Amino acid sequence: MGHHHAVSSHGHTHDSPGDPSTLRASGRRLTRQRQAIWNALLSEPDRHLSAEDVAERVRAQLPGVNPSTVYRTLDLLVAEGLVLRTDLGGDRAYYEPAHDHPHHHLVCERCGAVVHVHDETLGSLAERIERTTGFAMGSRELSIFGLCPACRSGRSTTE
Amino acid sequence: MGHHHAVSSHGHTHDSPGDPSTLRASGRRLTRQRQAIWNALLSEPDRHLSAEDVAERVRAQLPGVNPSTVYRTLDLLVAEGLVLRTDLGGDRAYYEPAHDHPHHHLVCERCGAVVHVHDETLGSLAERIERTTGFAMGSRELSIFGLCPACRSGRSTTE
DNA sequence: GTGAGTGCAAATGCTTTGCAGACGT
DNA sequence: ACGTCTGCAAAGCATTTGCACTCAC
Repeated sequence: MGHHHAVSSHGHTHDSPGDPSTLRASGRRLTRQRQAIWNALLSEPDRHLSAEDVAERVRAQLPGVNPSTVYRTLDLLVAEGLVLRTDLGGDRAYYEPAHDHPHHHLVCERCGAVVHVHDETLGSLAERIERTTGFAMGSRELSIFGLCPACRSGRSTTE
Repeated sequence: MGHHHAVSSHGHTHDSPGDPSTLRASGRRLTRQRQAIWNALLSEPDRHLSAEDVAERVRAQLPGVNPSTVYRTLDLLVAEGLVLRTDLGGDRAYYEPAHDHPHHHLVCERCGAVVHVHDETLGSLAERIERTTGFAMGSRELSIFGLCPACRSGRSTTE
């Protein structure tokens, strides 16, 4: 396991990816590195990239960028709301450009494929939870584990 | 944040905790350390304990137990199905004795409180997911983040 | 020119591992 | 006695941090 390549569930188009130049609006500087990191995140729109994945792609375009810079910038982009950090169950964090409509992640326990599901697929989950426990579900994405269609039917795409 | 003390949602009694002596059946040895670790897990039935939490409690009863042993034993107990490992969103794993009825975790993003919700609270989630994506939800527990009643109403229990 | 941002190297925190000795069976 | 487990110390790995230098503004 450990691939985390996304298989778009039903081809949803990207929703207003946002722009790193909004950084300047918040008084931050738009450096070469930050642009490259943003580009890296956009380069593979349907995949979730780990910090190292990002660093790899960034270095292809701008060699010598340090991992620390990638980590620091990802944190920054998350804080600015331009990037979403996701916990896909593994030991590292994954990042994707922020989107308009909230979604959740289906992670295949066998091949690592990640699929997005729209928030509405959860149905009345939030209400049920509030009713039974009083908890108010936050906006954080859910990671749900299971078997993707390919792995269910025998052979995985990536094994 | 970072407490992870459980607030039982509605006092459900523990369901057949299992017994570490089943270890012997699988050819493993029942050592002092393993018993102490098992006891530690049972000692606070409504809390999720980190490996370090376990180590702490174990040392109170049997000093000198090494963290490695705790990690190794927890892995073993998980492999044997006696213990459940849970990812509560933080950087460490949490453990609890395995139970009969599957449940999921509600984690308060503010105070760290953890509540169990029965599997049935999810409603038709598995079917919805299968219908829209073809994924078969596995048996793995869900971690859902939000705000607990106390934190919603202003002040947290533990802040 | 000035301070935010970067590179570098070292530190951190959880967890794993190699190995020699200890103990459950 | 045999081989599994344990303790210890060191290694791993993702991530963070301190500090001097650099570059976006």
